[in-house]
Amino acid sequence: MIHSVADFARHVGLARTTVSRVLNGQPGLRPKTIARVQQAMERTGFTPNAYALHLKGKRTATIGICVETLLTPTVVAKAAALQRRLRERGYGSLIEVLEPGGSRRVIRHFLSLRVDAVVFIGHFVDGEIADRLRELETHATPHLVIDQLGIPGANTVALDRARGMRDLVGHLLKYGHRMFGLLGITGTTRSVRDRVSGIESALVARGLTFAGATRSLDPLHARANDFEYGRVLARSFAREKDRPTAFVALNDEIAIGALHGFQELRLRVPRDVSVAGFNNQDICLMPTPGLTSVDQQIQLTADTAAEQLLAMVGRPLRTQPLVRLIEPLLVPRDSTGPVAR
Amino acid sequence: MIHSVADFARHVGLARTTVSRVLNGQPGLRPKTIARVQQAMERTGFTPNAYALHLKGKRTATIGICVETLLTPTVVAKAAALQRRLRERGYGSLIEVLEPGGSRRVIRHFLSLRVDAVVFIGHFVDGEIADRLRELETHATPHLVIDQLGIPGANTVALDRARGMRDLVGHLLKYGHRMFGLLGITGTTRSVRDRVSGIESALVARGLTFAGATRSLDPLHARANDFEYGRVLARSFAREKDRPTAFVALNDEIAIGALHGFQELRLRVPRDVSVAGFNNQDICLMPTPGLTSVDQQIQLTADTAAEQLLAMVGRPLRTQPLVRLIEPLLVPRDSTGPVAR
DNA sequence: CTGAAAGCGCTTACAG
DNA sequence: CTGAAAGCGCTTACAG
Repeated sequence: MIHSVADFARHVGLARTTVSRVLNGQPGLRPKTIARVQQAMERTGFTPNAYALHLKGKRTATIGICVETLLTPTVVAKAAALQRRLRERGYGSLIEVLEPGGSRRVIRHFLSLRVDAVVFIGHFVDGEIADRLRELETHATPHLVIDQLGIPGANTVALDRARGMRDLVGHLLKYGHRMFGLLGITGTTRSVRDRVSGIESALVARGLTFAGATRSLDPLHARANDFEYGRVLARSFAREKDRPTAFVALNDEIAIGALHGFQELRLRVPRDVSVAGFNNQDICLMPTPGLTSVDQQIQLTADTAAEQLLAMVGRPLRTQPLVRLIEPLLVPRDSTGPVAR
Repeated sequence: MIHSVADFARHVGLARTTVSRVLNGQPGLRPKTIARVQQAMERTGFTPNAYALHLKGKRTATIGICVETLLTPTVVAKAAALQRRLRERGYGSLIEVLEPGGSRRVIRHFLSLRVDAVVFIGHFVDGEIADRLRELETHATPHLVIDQLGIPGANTVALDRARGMRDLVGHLLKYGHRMFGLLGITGTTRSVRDRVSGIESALVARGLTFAGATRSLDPLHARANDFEYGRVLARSFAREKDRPTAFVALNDEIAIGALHGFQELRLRVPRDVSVAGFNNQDICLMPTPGLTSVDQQIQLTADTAAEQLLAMVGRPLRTQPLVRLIEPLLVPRDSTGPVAR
């Protein structure tokens, strides 16, 4: 078996130096020699040892990608789109799941592999990422956070969720809705606060107030941000006397659960209630009627991320953190409509 | 900045050799010295260069994982479960998407990184993997294929889809169904043939024949294995005079689309028609009623794969390919029920 | 515990 | 085009 350039050179019948020069595209070689080496590479499948290459000072051309989880389709979609873009630009990428408490080990692994940069995709436990960013800084390794706004000192590319919510509530206001039920939009995370501020700005622009025009229920025991939680919320809201006419959810799953929940109680969507999700995943097409949602613009996010990332590689670290907001896109479908008279 | 063991040793005030011995857990060192080095590692975050380590002959302890796509949740779930198990066993893993025609480049990348083994997860284009397996063999690198049965010479861990279909159709036969509509189960791929043979064996055990007891429609123009395709199939079947009473689908998406399609035409599920999916994804809980499906046993698959994989690493290549079938689990829900009289 | 030395697989001048 | 040499960052005997 051919293990090294030396083995390979012997096999081709050339000097190690010559083979190496062909491999690295150096000038001053006869076309015939180049062809001979390339054909032998095809035949034997020889690949130079990446470890030795890098030891000699070659860039690893590798980016480490940390994802919060592989169970959330939007996170995975961003990782996939980013990996593809990076590959087009000649960079390999390694995807690892960052479990809470496990970030240190993953970052160490990436650092030992001398990655050119590290990307974080998702919403991570408070504080965990901030420590890792400091570690990366010590090693002069650039980073980029995708999705999570508000980490101090972090270079960030994230969806403008406030804007998304403002557009969505604006759309419902145009249909005449004046009372909004919030589904799963509770808590104090940055992501929720951004949505709330977006809802508020749309309401205020119409002379309404957040406190006056929204209702929120939180049956904590069932909380899970999934279909079932949406269903439970719909049942709870259906019992209220001043039931809102429009509902906006934290995500598409909750919205679809709520939509089914309302339908099971014989409420018609959108005639009796309008329901909207967030993220615009494939599942939005599943219910009848299709779910109005807010698209995350995943491809644009990945493109922006790749561009910013490659601009950082091999340069001195940024002194000012970069923050780029991605504009979401409202996608109206038939789950939202005019208020019934 | 500390770049090498030499830098680091200077920083700690010890000889390079001594530090290296601490790093590699060699005996004959004073506890005090060990503590000194470990504390300095904590403080500085120093990690030895993985490339140099490996050049000195250390295992890379790295497994390359090729996935067919990151858009199919079951594929991603298997990759995630496998990555986790491998990490528990001390192995890192690199996930790359194998686009059609791009497999050679990915395998080369993995080989240049001297991975200990390569895993393929999903259903790949015919022939593409077979070539890569030969390449891996040349490099004495073990492999494992997850999901796709029937690749010559491949070590395989895959769901017993025939068994899953047999169990599912058996369940419907017990409810009294005698005519079955197939949704998206067409074509000649191994995976489809396995399902068909499973359906057939359940039917034959009851004295029925496949040709006599199944109906298949294939509105090719709409074919996509998604919700919408399921909906289209349901509409087509609803127009037939001898409409089957039970429907089994290629996957959960098609089944849910069909379920909604039937409901939109005022057919009641399961009173008028029973509908079943395959894979038992989260979305099975989304429709009303919940979708009967067949669980892929993803954790068991990942565990089995990890075990087989680690048994191959660092040994001579197997001469006989290994094939392990995973038993699926029928998950009955309310989308299937007795035949209406 | 130290320090000099060899070697892992590669690349890159350099003299021939 | 060849061949000997140095060096990337590490580990591992070895003599002190």
